[in-house]
Amino acid sequence: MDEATFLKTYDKRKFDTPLISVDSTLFTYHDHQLKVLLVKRSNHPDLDLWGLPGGFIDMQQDKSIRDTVLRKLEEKTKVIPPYVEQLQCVGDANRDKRGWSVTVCFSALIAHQDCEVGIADVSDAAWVAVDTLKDQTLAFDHQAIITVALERLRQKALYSIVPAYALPEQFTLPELQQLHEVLIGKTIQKKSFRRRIEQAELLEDTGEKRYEGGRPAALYKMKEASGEYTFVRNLEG
Amino acid sequence: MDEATFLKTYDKRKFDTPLISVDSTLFTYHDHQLKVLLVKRSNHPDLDLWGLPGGFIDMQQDKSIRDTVLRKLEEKTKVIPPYVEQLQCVGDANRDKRGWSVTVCFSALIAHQDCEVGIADVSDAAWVAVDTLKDQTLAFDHQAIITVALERLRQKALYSIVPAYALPEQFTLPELQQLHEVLIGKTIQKKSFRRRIEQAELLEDTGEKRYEGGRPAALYKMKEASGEYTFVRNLEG
DNA sequence: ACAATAGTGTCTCTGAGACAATATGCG
DNA sequence: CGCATATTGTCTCAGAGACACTATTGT
Repeated sequence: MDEATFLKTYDKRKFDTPLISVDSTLFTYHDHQLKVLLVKRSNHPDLDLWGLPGGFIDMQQDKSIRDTVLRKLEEKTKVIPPYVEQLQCVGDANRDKRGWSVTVCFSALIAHQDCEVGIADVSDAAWVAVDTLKDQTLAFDHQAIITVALERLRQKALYSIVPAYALPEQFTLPELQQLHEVLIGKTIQKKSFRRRIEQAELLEDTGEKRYEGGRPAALYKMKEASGEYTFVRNLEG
Repeated sequence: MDEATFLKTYDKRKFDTPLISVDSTLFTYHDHQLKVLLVKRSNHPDLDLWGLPGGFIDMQQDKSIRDTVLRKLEEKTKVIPPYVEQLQCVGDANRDKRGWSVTVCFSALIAHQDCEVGIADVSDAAWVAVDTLKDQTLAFDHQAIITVALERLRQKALYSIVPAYALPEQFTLPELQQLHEVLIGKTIQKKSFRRRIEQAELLEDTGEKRYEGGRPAALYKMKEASGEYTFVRNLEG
């Protein structure tokens, strides 16, 4: 049989396959806290439990897994986050009561101001501080997925400025440093922090300043591709 | 409707889902070259093309995706590699001629000597030097997957000794350094290389030596969990 | 002037890069 | 001994850590 014939007669429905979905851990930084977007489940199983935004691939609408993720995130927040990265894929026989299930997990970052409007609309979506998550029961294995996403983001705080995507387009250096400190879980020497960012020329001074409290802070924005930059030396965890 | 009823009546076959498979990039180091295990496809589509070892999840046999990967690798090599890590998940409408397809990719390392026997049996499996891959046409998007796996391994050579899993259990430091040099694509100062490994206490001196050429080299083996260790400072790429 | 926060100067310390010097096997 | 390869000594240099100091706003 040649390939054309094979493909014509191929029926994938003959094979039983796992469920396959996507889930996103969308982080933001607000009120000095790292927060994660949770949505209340409106369907079985785990109805009414809070979980990660996600859903099934729509093979008509979505050309790729990333499309599915962006579509699902946009449904909840009305916007597409500036940073979306694939995290890991989890799949086993027991994570979903409906049976063998595979989920492709993504980690994303967005400025709080850029999607609070979207969220306010949706009464079943909320920003939850990651510190308060320990006690909560989440749907499926979403608690574990968030833990992995958090650990990865924490690592990135040590060797990149990727966390900056959780801030507004313009931000101050002390603000970014605070975010990194929250992630790393300890204080950073401001000199060290500034030095490395300046040397790598990752940020652009907008010329504007933020007035608040003491001396005004310069407002910066990320340069193109600063998210890809990695320092050769970590801030020691 | 309560959850129990929901689950009883739930029929996932009502929904059309993508194909889902796993693929592994198994690396080894032999003859001063980094090699990757390829298998010749015995089925449509892409029949007779070389590709990565992989296959479909068997929901009866496999309790998790990792089970699938290990099962498929063992079928080809008769052994389970000491290092297996999830790499990325690729999924879109066009990567497989049979339709919307998702594949979960893994990267694995093994000592050449530990599976050459297994491979010899299987006439449709072969170690291929990664340098010679550029020209070849591989099945599906496996060429691209290998590129990603390689890039990830290259990064690990800069900040860990994970590549050591591609060597026999006992190996010499010059041997490990050579492997890292092949990965990084440039020479490393042997003093720097040794210093960091010694400081982090990642290897254990077996007391044995390898005689070959000049002064005999001490044989080391990895300590428990040395694969997880990351240096705070990279060997600069 | 003082409080509050932003930003700098500068010293120390760790660890990578460079490369010369030594050590240990072989013939 | 001389060759080949392994292993160590040691100097330099980049960049993080520490922390004191200066700068710029508001009250």
